[in-house]
Amino acid sequence: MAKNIKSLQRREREREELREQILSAAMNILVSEGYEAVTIRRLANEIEYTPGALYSYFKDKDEIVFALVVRAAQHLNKVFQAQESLPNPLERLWAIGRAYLKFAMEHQEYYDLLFIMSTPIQKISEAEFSEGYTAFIILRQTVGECMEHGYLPRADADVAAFALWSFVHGSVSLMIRKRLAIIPEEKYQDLLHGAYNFLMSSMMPRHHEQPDATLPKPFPKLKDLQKSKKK
Amino acid sequence: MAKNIKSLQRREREREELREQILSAAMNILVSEGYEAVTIRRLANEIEYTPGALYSYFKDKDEIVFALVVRAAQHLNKVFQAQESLPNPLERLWAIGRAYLKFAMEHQEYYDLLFIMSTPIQKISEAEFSEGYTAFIILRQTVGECMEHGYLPRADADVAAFALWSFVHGSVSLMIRKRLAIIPEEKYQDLLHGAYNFLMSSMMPRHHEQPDATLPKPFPKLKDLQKSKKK
DNA sequence: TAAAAAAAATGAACATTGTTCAATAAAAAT
DNA sequence: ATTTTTATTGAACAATGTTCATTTTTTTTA
Repeated sequence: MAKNIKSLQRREREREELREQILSAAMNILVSEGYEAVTIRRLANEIEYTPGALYSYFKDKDEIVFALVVRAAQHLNKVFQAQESLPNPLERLWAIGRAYLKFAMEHQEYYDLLFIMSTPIQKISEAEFSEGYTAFIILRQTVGECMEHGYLPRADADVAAFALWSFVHGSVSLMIRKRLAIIPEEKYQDLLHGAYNFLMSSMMPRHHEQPDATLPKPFPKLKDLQKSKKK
Repeated sequence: MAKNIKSLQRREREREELREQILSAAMNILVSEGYEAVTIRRLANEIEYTPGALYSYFKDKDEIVFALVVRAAQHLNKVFQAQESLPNPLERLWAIGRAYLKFAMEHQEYYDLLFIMSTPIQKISEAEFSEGYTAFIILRQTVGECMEHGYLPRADADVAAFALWSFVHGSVSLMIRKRLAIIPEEKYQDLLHGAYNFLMSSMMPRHHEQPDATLPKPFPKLKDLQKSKKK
């Protein structure tokens, strides 16, 4: 009658470990082979279980993918939070933008999952997904401060933050989803970089000169997220 | 020996008609039920043939989808070309942007296909896809003229056009792919509209006041492109 | 420690996808 | 009319996510 609480705790812990194993395998496959390769059978194989077993750890595939989205969001949030120490809001705004571009281009698979893919996002509105807002809130805060300092025209901070986010998101998502066939791929680095400086400078004063060292050059080769289906 | 050229022409024509039927059905289903519903068997059913028959009209599904992309591009091009009559480049630039937003929000399925989805885009780099560039070329031309008139800072026209494109693309794709859960959907209209005016005005002088009548209000309800799989 | 209960994992199925291909039907050429 | 060419079918295949009765393993109880 008195359940052995020790073994129950251990079971709980082991379940958590296996969940972690599944997600970890999913992350690895996502990064190394692209989203298409992240399949239930593949994951089951990876953790040496049978496909059906996964369904006692996750309700369905969407739940797995959503967990990956959360991780990607946490990753981005760290990047954003690392910029918060910069005291000058204009400088911080520029830095946030650069960090965003860097994150997107260096972790295209995460970025795609987080901001482009359709799959697991229905849930986001329902589920608790505070991780998804953090970055935006930091951006909005910074934009607001920029307005106070006269670096940006006064306007609704939501609107202005959305505008800037739209710009950087548009840039990287056009690249990731390969809508720039007009432009040779060698120019992507310059294009992204140039557009960022052009638009940002046009909108607001340039902060004190800063080397673009935080932008990796050259960007990692754009991996084909939609890998060959045929073997 | 002398093949009946009459009947050959007719056969050719009939094949073309069936091809057209397939694509037309695909467009209808795409718009009314979303991309997920555009399936080989569904299309076969629609034209009252067997699934396998489609493969004598199209190499594979990607070829069908690519044909839809081309149509979507032609649609957008018409919208862009309609703006070319505006003599003042600044005014034209604003109009092009507004037309782009309108197109995207009123034809989200086409837009998604054209600029967001992964599926059929590998081919674009290879295939002849002049339709895909037309709109960008018009934009770049206008941006160039704006620079000449001093409406925009002088810079590489490719870079500047890409920057502006990125912005509007980012806006609509964040909406279409539902990454704005922070913001209530009723505000989308104001958000899009406000961000456009904010960013454009910050970058360049506002052209003579123009009612925003070309932006539909309210925007059509965002349809769930990733419809319910389960019935 | 042995039996009973609970939990976990399997394995085989199902319904969908896109796609192929030998066999058949239809149409055109001889 | 026969032959040849073309078009269409229908059945299969592989791969996807998912379910569920059965079996195995683990835990609890006696």
